[in-house]
Amino acid sequence: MAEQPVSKKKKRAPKAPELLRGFKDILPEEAPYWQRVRAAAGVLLADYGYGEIQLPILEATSLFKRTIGEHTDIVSKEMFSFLDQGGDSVSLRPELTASMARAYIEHGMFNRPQPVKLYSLGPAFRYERPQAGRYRQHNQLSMELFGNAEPSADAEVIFIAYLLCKELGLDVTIHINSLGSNEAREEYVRLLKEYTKPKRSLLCEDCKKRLAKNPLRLLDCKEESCRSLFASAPLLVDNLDEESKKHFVAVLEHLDESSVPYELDPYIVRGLDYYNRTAFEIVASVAGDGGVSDEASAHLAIGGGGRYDGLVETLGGRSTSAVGMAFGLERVVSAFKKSKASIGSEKKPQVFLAQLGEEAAKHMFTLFETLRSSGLKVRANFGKSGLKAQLELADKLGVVYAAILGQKELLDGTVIIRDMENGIQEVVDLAKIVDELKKRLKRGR
RNA sequence: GCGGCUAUAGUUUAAUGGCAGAACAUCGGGUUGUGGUCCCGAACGCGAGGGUUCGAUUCCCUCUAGCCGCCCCA
Repeated sequence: MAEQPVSKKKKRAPKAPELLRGFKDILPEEAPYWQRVRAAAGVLLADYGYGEIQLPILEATSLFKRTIGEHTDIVSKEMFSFLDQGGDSVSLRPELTASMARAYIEHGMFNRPQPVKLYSLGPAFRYERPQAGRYRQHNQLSMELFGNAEPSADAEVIFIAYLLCKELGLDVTIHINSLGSNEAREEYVRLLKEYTKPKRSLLCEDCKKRLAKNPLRLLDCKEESCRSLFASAPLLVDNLDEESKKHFVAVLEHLDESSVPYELDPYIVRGLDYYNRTAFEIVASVAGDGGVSDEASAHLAIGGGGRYDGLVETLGGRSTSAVGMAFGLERVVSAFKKSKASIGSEKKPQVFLAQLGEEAAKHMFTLFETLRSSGLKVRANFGKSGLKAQLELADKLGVVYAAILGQKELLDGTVIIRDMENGIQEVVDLAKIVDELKKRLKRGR
């Protein structure tokens, strides 16, 4: 074997592994915000009768092709798909609703009392270019209501989503539209194409593509020239079938009654094929710095959803009406962080346990557990030996009291309680440490 | 997939075609068992590759990544 020449410089370390593009770690500093959001969602959804369902991250690719639509961007170019060792095409889920419907059918949930209300929380994957509020792995909170065709079901989902936002201190508006029945929508697309074709040469490049691929998106173009072109175009809402129109009006009436702030937005078109009738987005107005350029961030949708009456049948289940929505949790958490509700969410530890000498150190685990199980928020560093270093740490943690157990105290069966604010120390009976600490903490409050 | 901007320590950053400096954070010390201030010390950095050059962290190119916009979406 050839000797590697020993360079006088230290040999270059192999490059440290890095996060995959568009992926991210959530560090302990950020985790509490996630915990708050998850906890709030869990309580609220349980209160409204939604049961949690935990779904796999990997599914058959065909599940998404059949539901979301083979020709949608999500399926055709954004899925993490691969062949497994058995040669089957599998995909990391790009969203949760398809799996929900799959589970509903697979576990015979149509035999349960309807509606069946489910929620699920977990990662979804899309191979996209990362951007603000967009990751290749993002977490969704998805809630679905199966087996109820009534407008009240649409409104219920929206209402609960709104409640969660409110609880998290988010300032949101529901942007809502109706896509009508599939037939009415097809008819409308024909109408829109007819309207657009004579003006084709005036369209921007993107719109030319949209005309062929996804005409509903034409109306959503940001180009000024296209906007004015479509200002007088026919709108989907004006071309709804009678049933859908009635349904839509009823949904809005429900929202009015429950004081959910909404805006009619005829331009909402969902990128997933399975939607019909109600489609909505939850838009958070992020409290910016008051600048004029906030508009982009102010319009970031933190969630979206709608009705998908055909989905279950598409997958081979019996005809089941359904409605649901999903939050993008990264976006929710980011908005939550800036909201007033998140302030003061972290609780500081109350007591630091310091030890001196080997004998005392051996008592630390038990003593720590005694304090912890009595409900005190305790911190300690079991490994540090110097009292100075330990108190320094206590100070950084911002505890109210330090409890110091040294060789001498151990022999006497006592412990020192030090008020970290003024440095006053008292020697108390070790057996009464919990009561003594609680007494002082109460007094301080 | 397309476009704009950016890349120096864990973080925020400075300077420079000739040994990269600071602040905060981290770790250790300022004799025996007492924190916040102060003092001393240590470890840690030019995203990767190529080119120009006697010499590149600096100039050029490519790549990669990040931010932002488009597309699309949560």
